[in-house]
Amino acid sequence: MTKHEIAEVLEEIGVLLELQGENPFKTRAYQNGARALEAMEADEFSARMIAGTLGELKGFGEALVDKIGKLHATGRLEFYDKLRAQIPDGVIALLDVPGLGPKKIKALRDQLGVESPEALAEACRAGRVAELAGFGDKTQTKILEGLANREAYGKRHRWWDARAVAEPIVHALRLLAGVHRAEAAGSLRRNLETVGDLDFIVAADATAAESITGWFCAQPDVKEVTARGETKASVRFASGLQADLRIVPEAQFAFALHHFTGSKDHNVAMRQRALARGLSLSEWGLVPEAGEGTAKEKAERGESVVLADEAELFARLELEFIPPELREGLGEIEIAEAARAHGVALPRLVELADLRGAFHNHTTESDGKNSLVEMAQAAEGLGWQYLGIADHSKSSVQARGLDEERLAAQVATIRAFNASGRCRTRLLTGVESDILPDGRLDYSDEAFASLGLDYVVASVHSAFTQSEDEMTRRIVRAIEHPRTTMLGHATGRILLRREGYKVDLARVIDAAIAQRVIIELNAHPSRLDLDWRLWRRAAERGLMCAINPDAHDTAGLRNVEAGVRVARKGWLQAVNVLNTRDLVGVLRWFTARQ
DNA sequence: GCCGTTTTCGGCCCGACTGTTTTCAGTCG
Repeated sequence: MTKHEIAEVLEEIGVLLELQGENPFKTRAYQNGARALEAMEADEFSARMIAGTLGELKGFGEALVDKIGKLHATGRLEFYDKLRAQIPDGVIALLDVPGLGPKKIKALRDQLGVESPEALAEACRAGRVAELAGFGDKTQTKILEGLANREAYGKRHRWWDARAVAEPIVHALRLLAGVHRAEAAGSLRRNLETVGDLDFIVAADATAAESITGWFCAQPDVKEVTARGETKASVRFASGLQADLRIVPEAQFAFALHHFTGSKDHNVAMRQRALARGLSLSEWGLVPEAGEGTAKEKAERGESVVLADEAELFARLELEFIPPELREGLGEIEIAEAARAHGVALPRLVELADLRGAFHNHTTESDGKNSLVEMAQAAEGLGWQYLGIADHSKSSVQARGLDEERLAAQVATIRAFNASGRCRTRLLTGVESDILPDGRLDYSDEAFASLGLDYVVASVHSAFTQSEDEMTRRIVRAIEHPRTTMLGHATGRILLRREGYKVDLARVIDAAIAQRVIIELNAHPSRLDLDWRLWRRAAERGLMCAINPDAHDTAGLRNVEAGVRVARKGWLQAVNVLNTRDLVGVLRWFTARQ
């Protein structure tokens, strides 16, 4: 079994144990093990399995090492099989119902024999749930509503869509009377590609709290107010997106913002770091661990360290400032510690303003909605030095892909346009060539030679169902083609809708590095592919990135913002991204490849 | 199940909110 598959089994064991009412710390041990495996390099995992040194790592004790060893060697684990046999899928699905956790599910199973969402709905309608100890009429009603809305509730949302909802709210909150500061925290602030819900943190005068929550709950898009207290309110928008608002005193803002930005793993590590210094860190403040009362009480007595902002929080714990997008508990604290110790900042992550252009864009010639001239003018409006035009190739018939003749004509049009001096933005001649099922590109060597393109984006648009091995060989072959400049959307995934095709990305990345081929970070909000989780290590090994909007209209050029966000999450710096270079630097790279 | 200068047992991050109770358990983040 692969590392990834083993991690999935451990994760599932954690859930299953939880549903059996096991000690929550035991279930967490499995989940921690799963996360640690996911974060580990495949090479390191293999080496440790061979050398038998997995147990040296924190979080991998005797039991986990034994189980992982069995899964690795045989792909089977009796412990897991037995556990799995005891718990039907329907029971696992119950975890998605809001308000239901392991304890309540256990009660429903033990006392009513409920083992699926359908059975639960029936029990609710028969009024049997309300009769259980610890349940009541309201719980029963809420469960029924939750079951009805299960899909919308459980659904995540694209970062782009969540941001569109959150941004106006943050701006409006800042203008309300009594509000000093307001930010959106959570996975939105961490630039995660999908967002579960929104978290708004507001620093405000206590006297204004009620009117602020009132304003929040009265927003026109709010479909339901699910909780409303003095300092906290939760709402659900018509789209199914949920949002929490928390109001804190000014002095607490930095702590609350940090806490609700997360991630959970990052916070746990930060708290442990604080504890090692005799301090307790929470959303309330940074207070001495010793002494009477809870962290909240200590903070309210004025015992907390006073901080102006998050940067001071990190400094107090002897860390360099960690940008929100890096707070995933993936080693950022160790690096921030080392940086602090050596008096250097963390790497300066790529910024939107670093981009001088982009390469993967479409026009009306294939399936775009704006003409070449309109796209050029839009790029000029963004202040870009260059804009690459890469329309679809002839095999993408559904997208009106260009044959050799039409492509040659487009190249001529672009050259004439550049020569006309109509636009300060220089257009580059490219194509998004299909990678055919056997790995060939969509034009012959002779055709490429006569076209004289500046660059080629090679992408898979067909035969998604090939085996992993076939697909990997197909893409590697395309990467090895001397005309290929960059690989488009590496897995073809559509977030929240379609999994990517099966492909061994480690081999693809190796091939791209060896061939000096760029892998695109497709910035379309539904793609964000290659995934940020793979970029850090790949870039360290020398992989070059291009943040490409995959724009099909002028507005689509702005997708690069989403791309920059996840590039930052992948620890990418300007030097790792080709389209931060000026026109001369870009052309030099293209020439060297050919 | 993991961990250890608090070290082989007894902790493990911690507080708000809800609904159920009548002082608290469960869920959530």
